[in-house]
Amino acid sequence: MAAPTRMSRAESQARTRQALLDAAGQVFVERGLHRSSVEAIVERAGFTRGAFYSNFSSKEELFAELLQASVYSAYRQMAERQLDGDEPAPSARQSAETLAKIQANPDGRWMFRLWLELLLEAGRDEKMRALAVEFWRSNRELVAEIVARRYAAADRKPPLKPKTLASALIAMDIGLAIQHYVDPDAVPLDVYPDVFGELFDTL
Amino acid sequence: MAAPTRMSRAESQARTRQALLDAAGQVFVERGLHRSSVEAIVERAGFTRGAFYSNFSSKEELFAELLQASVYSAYRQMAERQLDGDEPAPSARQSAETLAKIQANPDGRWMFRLWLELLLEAGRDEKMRALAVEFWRSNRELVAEIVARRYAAADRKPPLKPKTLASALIAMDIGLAIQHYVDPDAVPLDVYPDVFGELFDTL
DNA sequence: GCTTTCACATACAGCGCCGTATCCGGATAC
DNA sequence: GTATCCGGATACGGCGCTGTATGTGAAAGC
Repeated sequence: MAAPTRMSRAESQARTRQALLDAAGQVFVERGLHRSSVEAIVERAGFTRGAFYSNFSSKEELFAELLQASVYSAYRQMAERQLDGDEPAPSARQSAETLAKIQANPDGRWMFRLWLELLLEAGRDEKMRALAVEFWRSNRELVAEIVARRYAAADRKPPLKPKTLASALIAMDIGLAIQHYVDPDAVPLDVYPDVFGELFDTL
Repeated sequence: MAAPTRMSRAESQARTRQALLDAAGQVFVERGLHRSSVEAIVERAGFTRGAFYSNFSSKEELFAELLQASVYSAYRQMAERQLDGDEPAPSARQSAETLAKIQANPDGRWMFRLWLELLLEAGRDEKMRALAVEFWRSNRELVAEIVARRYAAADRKPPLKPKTLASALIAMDIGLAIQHYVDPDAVPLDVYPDVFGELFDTL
């Protein structure tokens, strides 16, 4: 065993919790949120249902935490890195290449699946909707800020409100990602730079 | 009873089938595909499980038929109406108003939900994926055709392949619809014409 | 070092749903 | 009019999962 056999209670529980979160991520991606039973999750993690119920109150709660901890934070980190960096804002075409890479990346793909699950859930469950709303709000603001800076740097006036442009940029990302998800051959990832470059760089 | 008490077997069965499809649509929208039990569907339709299993072999089969019969045909009809009409292709801004109207329409909204359910399922089930692929392929072709005609009419060369432009147009529709679905206040429907007009009409 | 605590395991009771096997009554065939 | 057919109802066995109640051994408190 690489792990020390002696652990404080807090450490031990933290490990269990994380193991459950990891296992849940895998199972959710494989089977989907609803087909995933608590049993399947704990089995994957090597525990029993007892461990689950002493760490989470329900599958939905775990799902929410998983999204907030893994998926959202990953997205945000990426976006903030771009915003905080002092380097000039990249062109739309360049940004599109980054977005395409996320979709190409296996991690990006499973996050995308979980994100879809959330989307569906958001239509019915208030907590999930709140989570989704919060995420998109901050995302839009971030992108709007980048857009605003770009226009300021070029000393030009944006043709639409930065927030609207942000919605459009995000929409294009989502829309292409979904089409690629369904039919990778018909909508390959290399349309990303072309579309973004042609549509947004001319503005 | 408005309905005649005498019906041929075929008629009677067709009614049952349709009643089950209608009921299923309602239940799917309310609870989601996976939370909807066969029992709930037949109960809503006023039948028992016996009726279900003598008309469909599984919930998934019914779902597929529901999508093909109701959702897809509705979308396609709309698109074809636009293509077949001899009137000149409308501007992107004008088309966007139509798209926004679909999202505003209650029928459009529940179709959108079912469409999301399919999307998720398409990631795991081959039959569902085939259904989704087929739908998007024909949709893209339709849009690409409209785009090509527009450019031909204006005697100009499209800046990207019509098929790529079609992907972009569809992507924008999907992306805005999803954002509006999650957070109608932050992304209202009236961004549709602005965004489409600004981005696509200039090309 | 003895007691207390608590994370996790085990045991239990039960629900909801599935899919099939069988039955029934009215439509069809002749 | 009688025999047949079959769409839908009823009955059955059973599985998978849930959530709680209880047990246990190892860390924490003193």
